[in-house]
This record gives sequence, C-alpha cells and structure tokens, in this order.
Amino acid sequence: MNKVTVLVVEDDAPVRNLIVTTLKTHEYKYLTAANGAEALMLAASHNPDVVFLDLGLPDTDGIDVIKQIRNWSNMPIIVISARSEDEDKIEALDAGADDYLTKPFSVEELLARLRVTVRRLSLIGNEGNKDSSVYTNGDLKIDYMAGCAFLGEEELKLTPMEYKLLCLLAKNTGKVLTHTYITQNIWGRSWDNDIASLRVFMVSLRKKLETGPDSPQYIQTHIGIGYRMMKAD
Amino acid sequence: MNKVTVLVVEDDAPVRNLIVTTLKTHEYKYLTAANGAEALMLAASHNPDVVFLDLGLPDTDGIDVIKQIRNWSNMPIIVISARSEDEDKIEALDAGADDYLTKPFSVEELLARLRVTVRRLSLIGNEGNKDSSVYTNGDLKIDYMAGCAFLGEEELKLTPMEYKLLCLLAKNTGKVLTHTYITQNIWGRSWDNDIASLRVFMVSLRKKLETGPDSPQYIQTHIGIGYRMMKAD
DNA sequence: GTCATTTTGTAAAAAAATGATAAAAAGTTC
DNA sequence: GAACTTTTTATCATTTTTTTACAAAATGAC
Repeated sequence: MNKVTVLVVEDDAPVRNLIVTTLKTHEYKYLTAANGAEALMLAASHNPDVVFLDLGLPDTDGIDVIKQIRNWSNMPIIVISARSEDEDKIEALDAGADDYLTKPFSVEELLARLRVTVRRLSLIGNEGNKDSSVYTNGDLKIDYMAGCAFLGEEELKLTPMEYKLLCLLAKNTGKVLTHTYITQNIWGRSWDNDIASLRVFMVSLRKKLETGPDSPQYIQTHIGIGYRMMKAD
Repeated sequence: MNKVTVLVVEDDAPVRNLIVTTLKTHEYKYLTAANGAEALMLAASHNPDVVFLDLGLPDTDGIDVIKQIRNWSNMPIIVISARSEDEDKIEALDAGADDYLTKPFSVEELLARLRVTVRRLSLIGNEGNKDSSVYTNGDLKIDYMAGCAFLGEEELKLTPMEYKLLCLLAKNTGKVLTHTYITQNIWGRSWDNDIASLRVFMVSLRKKLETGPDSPQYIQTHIGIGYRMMKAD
C-alpha cells in the first residue's frame, strides 16, 4: 500500500507536535487541524486514510465531528481524549469512532493501533478493489497484481522483458511512446543497441499478441518516433 | 445481519459467566472455551464472527492463539487481558489482535467495542469473509488449523519450510510471487543464498506434490520472476 | 515514379542469465 | 550420535536477452 495519510485533529499544539513527529519518523503522511471546522474541511477535501481525533475541541463537540464524517464516509476514526469515563467512550464509539485512547496515551500504543487500522484497510482493499489492478483492452487483459496477461481466455506466456514492455505500453494506452522513453524505462539507458533490442522484443510480443495477419491491432508503429498501444474498445 | 456469534475464551469461570450473561441479554450468540486448544478448535469448527480472548490461558500463550488463528482467518479478535503494560498491548495488536481491553473492564465498554466490530463486519459484508481453515485446490488440501496438507487422501509429509512455502503459495493462488517476496516472507530477508535455498525447497516440494512426470500441475515457474500456485479447479 | 537513404521487421547466432538437481556440509532435535 | 532438516555449493540444461546480419518497408529528393 502507498503511504498512509493520517488527519490529526488536536487543538493542543504540544500534543499535536508529538503525534506529528511520531508519524513523520514512521513514514506516514499527515494533515493537521486544530478545530472541528478545519477537521471536517480537510477530511472532505483530502480523504485521509485514518483520522486521529481529540474530542476536546475549541469550536465543536468532537462527537459531532464523528457524526458529520460518518454522514459520508467510513474512514477509520481513532479518538484520543482526556476523558476516561465509560460513558464518554461508549458515546464516541457508538457515534462511529473505531477506537478510543485516553490521555495520557502511549505513543507506541497509538502506533500499534494505527497499524491495526491500516492492516484492516489493506484487507478490505484487497478483497473489494480486486479489479482496480486489472487492465482490459479488447481481448487483452493484464492482471498487474497477479503478474500475468491474457488474450481472451488464454494466458500469454511472456518473458519478463516482454511483460514489462507490454505493461509500459498498456499503462500509456493511446499515447505514442518514443523509443528513448521506452528504453529509458526498461533499461534505464538508451543506446543504439537497446533500441535494436526493443525491435526484437516488439516482434516477439506482437507474435504472441496480434492474432490475425492483418495490420497490428494492439501495437502500432510510429515510424521515426516509437510505438503506441491502441485503444481497442 | 443475523445474530452475531462471539467466541469467549476465558479460563476464569466468574469472568466468563459475566461476559456470557451480558452477551445473552444483548441477543448475541456465543461459544465458550476455557483454554487455547479448545479455543482453536471452536474457532475452526464454528467460524465465529468475533473472538474475545483472554491472554492468560492455562495451556497456551494467548499470543500464540492469535497467531494460529491469523494463519487462516481474519476474524476480529478482541483481547481482554489483566496485563496493562504497553509492550503487552503492542505485542498482541501486532500479532493480529483488533482491540485490547485491560481487566478490570467495563462491560458497557466491551459491548460498545463489540458493536464497533460488528458494524465494521457488516460494512465489509460477509462476502469478503471467505477465509476458512481448509484450503482445497484440485487434489491438494491444506488444513491450516491442523497444520497439515493432503494430496487426495494421502497426507503429505512436509518439513516445516516446505509447509510454510506451500501455504504462502496457496494463499496467493493465481498470483505470481517474486523470489524476493517469497524469501522476505519466509526468511525476512532476500539474499542470493536464500533464493538458492528457495530453489532447493521448490524441488523437494514439487517432488511431493506433483504426481505425474508431466509439466508442473500446481507450482509453475516464471523464469526471471518467481513462482505461482495454479488454480486447478 | 525512381532511386538512394533511412528506418523498421525478422531470423538466427552468440552470450548471458536463470533454474533444476544432486550431493555435501552444517545445523537441529530427540 | 542418529535421523532429519536446512543451507551451501557445484554442475548442467534451459530460457532469455543481446548481438548481428540482412530483408522489407517507408521516406524524400529529384
């Protein structure tokens, strides 16, 4: 998963800094808000992965912030509050919070609970967004997660280079990619030899891809420039 | 959602009764276990929606129970423990627990946290919850719970490494796993030697798995990339 | 249009990289 | 220390990548 973004809602600057510093050193991205209005705005505009929410805000009741967010999003909300009464916890959790820590809290525990949340997010992500990593173009299908490509029902048996090349073209469907761009992407350099190799790979890729003897359906040559993956749909 | 089933793992009878009574009055279904072995059995056989787990069990370390369950399931586990040290919490959470309450706990808070968990379950929808403790793929069968594998009726006699490897491949059936990914998962590192070892294990695993002399039925090599468990069904 | 020139496609080889396998060495477990 | 598992090492076969040479196609000047 990419870097996780945490929205930190906390009016007390020292506490906020402590959290932010911790997040920074653990490679999380973050946003900060010092009051409820700001928090709601940032939550809506940046759609963070997780929210850390202090309930004692100057302008709004923290519970309302939870409810507001829950009106349109299920993003995980971890409450951090000075109040340790059962009723407070229950109210927050039932309003839609996912977890509740009381101040003073242990930074390590906060991180552990954040890890739990992120772990859960990635679980949902992997099962719900299964097709987000599948590319289709006519009969051609590439499953980036699984690392394989299909033409119709049949799986294409591609070498690593061919696969790389196909992915590069696919990810830029419709665009003409110059020889230099392609070789830079695959070999990290662009010598004459590489462009000659590119031609050879092009041949073998096309042999596996292009069904008929007719003009190339998927990969088009642009003489003097490079190649392009055509949009078939 | 139908009635939610909670597996209560707690050796102390009074506490267990308190929890059970509470669950009963709030219309939850429940199962109880007084030790780790029983807990694992019930978890596998009844596939409860949530687990309440006391870490101080007579027979097993609670952390091990978490890890065991996580071998084959993502069912929510809420830990209830007498130990309130940060390290204990972090260890449990990182082992796969979803929440951590310290004794003495408030019944109301427990219920609130249970509601949070159930709410989350219904969000995900039970379709994603297809993890079961046995994996089947053609003639291959893996009982994660019991920690053994079968080919048809015959049990495969696998070494620990071979078993680990097989599970990793099985859990990613259909995906091509890179050498690095595999070694990272098994050895936590990825040196040349590890990849060489991987090859050796691959040979012995295949000897035990692949029946015919024909091309590999289960484990496919992707030259320059890694391996893949094929979907046989 | 024709011809020279440039660019691209193709096949076949050489070179390099990678994988399977056996066997020995090192480590574990009981 | 015997039996077993894991790691290391070496060899050989296979596959992939690169190189090379040449044919085919496109381009542009005339």
